Amino acid sequence: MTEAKERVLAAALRLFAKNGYAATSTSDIARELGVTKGALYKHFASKRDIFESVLARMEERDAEKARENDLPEGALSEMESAYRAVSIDDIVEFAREMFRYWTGDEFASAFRKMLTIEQFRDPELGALYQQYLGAGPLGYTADLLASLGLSRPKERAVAFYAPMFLLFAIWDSGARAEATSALDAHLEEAREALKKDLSKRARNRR
Amino acid sequence: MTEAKERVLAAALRLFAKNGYAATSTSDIARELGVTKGALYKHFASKRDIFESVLARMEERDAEKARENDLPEGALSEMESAYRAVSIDDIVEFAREMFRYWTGDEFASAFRKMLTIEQFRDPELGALYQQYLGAGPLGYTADLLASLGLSRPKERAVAFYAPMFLLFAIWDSGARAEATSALDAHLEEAREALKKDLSKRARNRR
DNA sequence: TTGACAAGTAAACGATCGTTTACTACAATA
DNA sequence: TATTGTAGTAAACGATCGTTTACTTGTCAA
Repeated sequence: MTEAKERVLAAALRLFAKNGYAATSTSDIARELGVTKGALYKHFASKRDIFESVLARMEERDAEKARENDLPEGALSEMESAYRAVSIDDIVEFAREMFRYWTGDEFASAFRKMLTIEQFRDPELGALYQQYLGAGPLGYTADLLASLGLSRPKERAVAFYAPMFLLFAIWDSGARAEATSALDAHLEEAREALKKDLSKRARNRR
Repeated sequence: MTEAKERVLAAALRLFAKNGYAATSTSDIARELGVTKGALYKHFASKRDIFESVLARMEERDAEKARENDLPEGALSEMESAYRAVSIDDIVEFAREMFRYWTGDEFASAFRKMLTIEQFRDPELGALYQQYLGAGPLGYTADLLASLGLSRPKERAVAFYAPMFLLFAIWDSGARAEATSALDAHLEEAREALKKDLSKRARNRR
């Protein structure tokens, strides 16, 4: 992927995330780049091709990130490596890093908004939205909690992940300080609650 | 509002909720109704007028619902009447009813999806999204919990409302049975936790 | 019975859409 | 130095967009 193509993808994604795919014209993308729309077709076959390249680029980034962290790839949905030993502190810090990624990383943040916008238009995009932001991380969290031996892992996963999901929306509204402090409060509460339940469960097993 | 206009709004909202405002053409709306697009202009001045009439219609419904329930209107955001006496059971049942409304009511469900899609395009729509589905219900919940005398009402409001917000997304993915049972589990857990904390707080005050 | 009005149609309007074409400038290579 | 390929432009294409116009039909009150 050349640097020029990458710049097109970034500009297109920025517009897709704000106005959606349909409401973003090829002229809009070209204007954002300071070129004419004809130039886009030197790098991409069509507008749809640009869109699909954005999806592919996100997959690449996801795979890179997973390789770095030695964590399951596939938007945290394939989770055979959930057998790795994890601690509650690991889970909490991983969650904090994930929130930072989906809000602070420019590409990831725009991608998240784009999927939010496009999820109902095409079942495939709906599945991607779930995989990256909905049922995906929820199920992954449940697997991690289950691997710790906690009871009712699904219910606990909802309690753990749902606030992050809500705070994405609060963050996007511009209330970033509130979202950040609410996230910190949530994660510390969750850390304590999970540790207490884990030690209680250990006692019961003696 | 004549019955014909109402039918236009319902058809338009259905399409707006799936494809978004920009990707929905006047021909699409007319086709859904079995008429030609020219007929729409007998009832509405423009496509934008249709969209704004949908917003106005939702406001009306919200006001009706608030009047019926003797509850605060304005998308549950104006909350001077939070001084009403409420019990934890009231809050839980109100939350269940609210979830049923935003998922089961056809108009409300489509409206919720439409706002989800359009929230980033226009700051005014972003504010509406927050008011109906984000910071609005979150703040209202915090006010209710605070009026009960619970400590850390904001943090508890996140723990109480966030699962509902997440389960909207799970519900929309088609996993309705999972969303429903997860909601029930969440509400019963929350009911017990809140009651326990409330009685503990009452004991401490003796 | 007639005439006004409401609700629809078909066709056309200019604007904009995604895409293609013909052409230009320039950098790297043989 | 000659040539080839890359990345751009300007203009045009047909399709579709939101909207307007001229016209038709049916209903109901004067």
